[in-house]
Amino acid sequence: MSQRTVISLESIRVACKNCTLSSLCLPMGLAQEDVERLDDIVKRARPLHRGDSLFREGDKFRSLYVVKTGSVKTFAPSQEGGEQVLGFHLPGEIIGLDAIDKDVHACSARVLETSAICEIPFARLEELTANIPSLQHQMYRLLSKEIGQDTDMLLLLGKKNAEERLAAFLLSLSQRLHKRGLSPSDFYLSMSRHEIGNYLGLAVETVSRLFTRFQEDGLMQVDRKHIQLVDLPALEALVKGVGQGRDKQQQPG
Amino acid sequence: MSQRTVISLESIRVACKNCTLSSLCLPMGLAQEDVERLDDIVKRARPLHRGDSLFREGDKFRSLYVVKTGSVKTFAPSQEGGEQVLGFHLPGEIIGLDAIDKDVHACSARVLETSAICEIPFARLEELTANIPSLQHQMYRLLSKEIGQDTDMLLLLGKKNAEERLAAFLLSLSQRLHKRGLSPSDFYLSMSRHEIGNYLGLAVETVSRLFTRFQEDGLMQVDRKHIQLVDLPALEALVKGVGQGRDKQQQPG
DNA sequence: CGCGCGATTGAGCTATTTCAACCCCTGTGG
DNA sequence: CCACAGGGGTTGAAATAGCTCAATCGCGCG
Repeated sequence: MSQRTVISLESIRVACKNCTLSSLCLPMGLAQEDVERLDDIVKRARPLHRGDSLFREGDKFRSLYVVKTGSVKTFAPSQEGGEQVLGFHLPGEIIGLDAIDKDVHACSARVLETSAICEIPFARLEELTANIPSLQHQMYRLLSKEIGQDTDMLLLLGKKNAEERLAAFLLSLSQRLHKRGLSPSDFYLSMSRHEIGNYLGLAVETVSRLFTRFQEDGLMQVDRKHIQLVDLPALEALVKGVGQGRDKQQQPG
Repeated sequence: MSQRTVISLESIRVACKNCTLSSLCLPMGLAQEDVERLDDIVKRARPLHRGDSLFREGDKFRSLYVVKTGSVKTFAPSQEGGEQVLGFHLPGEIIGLDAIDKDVHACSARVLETSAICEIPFARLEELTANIPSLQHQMYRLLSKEIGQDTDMLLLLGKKNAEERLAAFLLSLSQRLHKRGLSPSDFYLSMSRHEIGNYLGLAVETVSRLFTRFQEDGLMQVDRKHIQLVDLPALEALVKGVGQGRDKQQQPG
């Protein structure tokens, strides 16, 4: 038993090395030596289970987290017990960047399924980046990328209808899984319809109806949490706004 | 004439120094010497006019921009000539952080009224931050803050109704202007109703009707672009969701 | 002084929400 | 091994917030 545990931890450790690499050092530029320095500060992860918290709103900010396997949702309280789901985080993705500013977490992170998560103490990472210019650059890129993604989401919530939102959501999952070497067209949702709706600014019922409709239209197969995207191109067409968006505004000047 | 020009530029230069200071070095931590080094790389600004572009979508990323006076909107094309307004940027605010990742601007920035804008070549800033840990930290905070703001916006678009959105928008302007020493309750809008609606994910007509209603309800005075917020507390109550939001979801675990 | 665009206002229209009932897994305990 | 409870999911019907269309207004500018 303890033997098994050790092996298991080590395998996580190794995998963790990989995920740190791909998240933080995407386009290379790091010397082997630096990669190891970076890796040294990454804490090995225990497996976490559905419902476990990475951190809660109000917690002091100490670390960034990288999803190795599994998935995590982040959410912030809105009013009166309600919550806004801010994101779903898949393997290779990083969590906690929004807390650097105030040094306090403004949202909570909860594990959606059994997951392995790496922890990166931010203070140590910061020291490291001060000494490795290319790593500093990666950090800037990482933060900037997060802004870009939020921007995409703003566009989604501001301009797209229910159909387009769900299609965009499915495609986003598809692409992100694909990037990690998983099937882009056959996967299991780790989040509930309710959480999807919350994330997309839609009622649960709307999400449910759309799943049904998409299936009827031959775009996908749905069996509970099991999703198969049958017609990727059609979904893409949906998102691009073949059902055109509002606002044809053109600005002078 | 050339005499006047020199004076004018110099005054901008000085003001620019201030705005750089307050944006990048908010909670101090920079030695006087470092502040000067930072200031040395900031390019002095020519006054820009309504309709002028700071950059356009697709442009190579070179610099960040800080609004000294005036205002700027950023926007991205959505589909078919439509655009999504991503933000309005007031004095002291920084523009362009989202472009670091891809080294290309994903959105355009256009000046809404005669404005003075400082330019900070990012490459030079990056060098500087590598040598000044506290400045590096400020940069991280700056980027992180931007993420936090986007998150707030997601919450707004995902969970709030028209009334709450407009109230939140007005209060945001109010607070940001106040932070710069301007009146929090009496100001001029530099953007059109159309742009406000676009930004908030509402139709122009809805914005217009809400302005009228808010005025009828004694929350504010509206005269074209001239806004006077009469009852700040009431507006705050509106945003907080006295008109409660949807979604009472509580998660197990 | 007239043109034109931004803003306002009115009146239906519709996408989406809300409310409500029901179904179907899943897991639990007898 | 089966009955039952409970939560998530689906489906239908009614309600509605906000959009669209359309007309009018009025300021600002040439």
